[in-house]
Amino acid sequence: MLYYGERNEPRRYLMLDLKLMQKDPDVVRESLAKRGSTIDVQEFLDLDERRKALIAEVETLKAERNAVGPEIARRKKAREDASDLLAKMGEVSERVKTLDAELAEVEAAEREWVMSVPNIPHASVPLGASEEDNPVLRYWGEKPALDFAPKEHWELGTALGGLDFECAAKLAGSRFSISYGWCARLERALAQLMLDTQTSVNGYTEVIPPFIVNRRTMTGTGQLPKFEEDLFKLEGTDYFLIPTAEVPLTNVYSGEVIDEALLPVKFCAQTPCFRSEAGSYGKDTKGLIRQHQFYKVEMVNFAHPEKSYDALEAMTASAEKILQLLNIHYRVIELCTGDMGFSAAKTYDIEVWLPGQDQYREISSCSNCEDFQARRADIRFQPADSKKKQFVHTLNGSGLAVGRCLVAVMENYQQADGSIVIPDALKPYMGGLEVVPAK
RNA sequence: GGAGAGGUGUCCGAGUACGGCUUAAGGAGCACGCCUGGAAAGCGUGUUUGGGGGGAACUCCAACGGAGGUUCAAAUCCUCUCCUCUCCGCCA
Repeated sequence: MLYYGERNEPRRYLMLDLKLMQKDPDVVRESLAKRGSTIDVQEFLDLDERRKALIAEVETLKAERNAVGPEIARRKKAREDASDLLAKMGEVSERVKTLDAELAEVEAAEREWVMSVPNIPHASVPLGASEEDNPVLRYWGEKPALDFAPKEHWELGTALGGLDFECAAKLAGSRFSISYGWCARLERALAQLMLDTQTSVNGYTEVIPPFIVNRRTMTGTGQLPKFEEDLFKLEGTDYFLIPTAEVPLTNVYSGEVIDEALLPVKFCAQTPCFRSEAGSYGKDTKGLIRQHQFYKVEMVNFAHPEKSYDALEAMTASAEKILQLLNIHYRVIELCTGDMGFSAAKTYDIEVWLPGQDQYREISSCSNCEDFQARRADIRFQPADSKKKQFVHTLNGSGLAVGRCLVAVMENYQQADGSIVIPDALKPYMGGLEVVPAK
């Protein structure tokens, strides 16, 4: 196992293939345009030209210095005068120092530029500017036929004594919740069902990772350096609370070479997720939909590059499986170029039907990041038939967001009298409770 | 939190008291070749990564946990820092 210093960058910090940038910057330009980004490619090309010029000069000087070194040593040993060489090399070293400093600046600027460029969308991703342009791929099940006006989950949860947002606000603030009794147990039951299904049925290995990680780890999956304001940072340290288990799970193999025979590696974990939700003021202020802290069962795959898109379909199916077991209506949409996340090359969202809110809400997001994160985090595999190590493809998906799934169960299984029926799939986990009785 | 030990290539492991002749001895592993009916053993050759230049053969620069400093020159000296291990303290 290798250990890196905090400020050490991965050897391959370029998540975009640098060669691609140099050879065919238009591909990157086009990709950025599709995403609606304003990043300027020319800026990078200028930096790279400057970098090469500096390298050429400084390396010539260093070669000279290295060549003269032994002669200085020889003369000193022979007690001959070396002052002319010392003076000359003093000047050379001074110049080297200046150039090295400048080179470091240029490289830092280049790195910053590269690290802020989002992944290139897969060719199949539909063009679009915003979520309005995301096509629906398929529907599963049907909306429940309710012969009464359905309530929203916070109303149900509060009325049945399961949720108390006022108390949570007292303890912490807005965007927090506290749950009791049947509601707390129901959330635990959902997480159990998800973990059991992903491990026993879908072949994932269960993991309990750290919920707090360092800067390097956050950078590996793309949360940093661009999105620091979305994270909770522990004051006085360089630690961050994870916004998703994707971060620790994907970075398990950072800096490592995976044996090809082990691929695909499939991890899942239930963790709390912490998000500052900066910039979402006024959105979803009520209920459990948008919280600073929530549980999520996350799936992460390390896949062979040739199989990553099959893996994406399989992962999405694994997430869908949970809602099928719960028998809750949902649809699957594909994110368009303008709506995709920073690290993703292709993303499917699963949107669950919420009768109380009378709309579909995102409950899972499954993405293939291709080698974008693998480059940043330096995750490679050793192909059996070649000496050259290759970057793996990484995928991540929610399987599912537990809090939002709790919302879905409450709203879809509510009865006219205000009670909530426990779905069959959850009964084994509920200690005999079949209905949350109305009060 | 206190005291100590340590971090070198795929792995093990020298080198650090006296800075240059060590990108790095030695061993293991691995690859190829010879040998063999075949294999083992043996012998020979090769075996890090990133970057610059070149059509190529090739060549130059950098890297001994990380960052910085001293010096003409640092694995080696100095400072800070990260990580691992041992003992003590505290603790679910």
